[in-house]
Amino acid sequence: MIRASGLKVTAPRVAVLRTLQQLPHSSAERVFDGVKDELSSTSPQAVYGILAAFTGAGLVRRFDPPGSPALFECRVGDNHHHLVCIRCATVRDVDCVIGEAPCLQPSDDAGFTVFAAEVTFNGLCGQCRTAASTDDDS
Amino acid sequence: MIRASGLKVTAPRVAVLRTLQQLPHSSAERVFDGVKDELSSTSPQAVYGILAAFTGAGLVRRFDPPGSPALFECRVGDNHHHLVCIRCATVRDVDCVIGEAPCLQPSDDAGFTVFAAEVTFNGLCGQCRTAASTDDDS
DNA sequence: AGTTTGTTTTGAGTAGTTCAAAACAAACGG
DNA sequence: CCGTTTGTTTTGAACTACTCAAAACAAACT
Repeated sequence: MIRASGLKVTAPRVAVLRTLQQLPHSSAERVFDGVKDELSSTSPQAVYGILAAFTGAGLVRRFDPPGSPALFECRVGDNHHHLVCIRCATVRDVDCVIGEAPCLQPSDDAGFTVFAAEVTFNGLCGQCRTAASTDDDS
Repeated sequence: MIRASGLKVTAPRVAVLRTLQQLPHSSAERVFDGVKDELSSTSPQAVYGILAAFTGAGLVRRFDPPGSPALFECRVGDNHHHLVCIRCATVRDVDCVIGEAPCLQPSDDAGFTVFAAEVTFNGLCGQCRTAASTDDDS
């Protein structure tokens, strides 16, 4: 599966992929923590390199929530979107809003060739909504 | 106009707003450069502070393109989207894809209260498309 | 003009990420 | 199975964009 993307199969790479399957929407640091458990000799920089290689090969998708470190996930190919809690930074996947590839075509592309659309919904998750309203009461 | 938002009117703030009107989609550093031209005593930190204050007051909108510094623009209120060139990082505004507030409601909100949707189209601008195909020929 | 309150300067510090060179290991050929 | 090549990982350092805190300062109200 890694090999199918034209990349060499190494222990750290397998570990990164497995960690990412277990914990989607993980930051580079969290992936590193997960990898360390099974391969203690791995360096953080290796994880950065591996994630960059995987992203370039289309094996993982990178997602940059504003104000937080970049997140990575294996779910790739479908153009799904993300729901981000502005309070606790939790991320949830959401399927396309309308049909297959919804926002993939802007109304006026201004001469651009559009490859992908990144849609991020900002909101409050259930937990944080109740927590926030409790704060307001005080 | 600044005063209407409950903020004190100061020279640096006026300069930031004017710079942002002249050069939309500017990074904090570029705003700082523009402000320096008329107010040389202004510090970069002041610009960061002012932009944060304006963003909080809803006077300017902040936009975080992946891999680039944050950009700021005055156009606010309408939920317009952005077209980003993945090669030269140029940004163009695009109006909503469908109707008024298009992607503002995800198909399944997973218990979130959604406030806003950030839509970013990744692509190649006209210039970079020709430049890229020329590179490929070599 | 004086006081208050919020703003800006000054200076330092941080997180997240990237770069470069050397050590190393997977994959292929013999 | 061993050597060579090529790509990967380690090690170490650096960098960008941004944030924090305290003191100096200026706008706004009286």
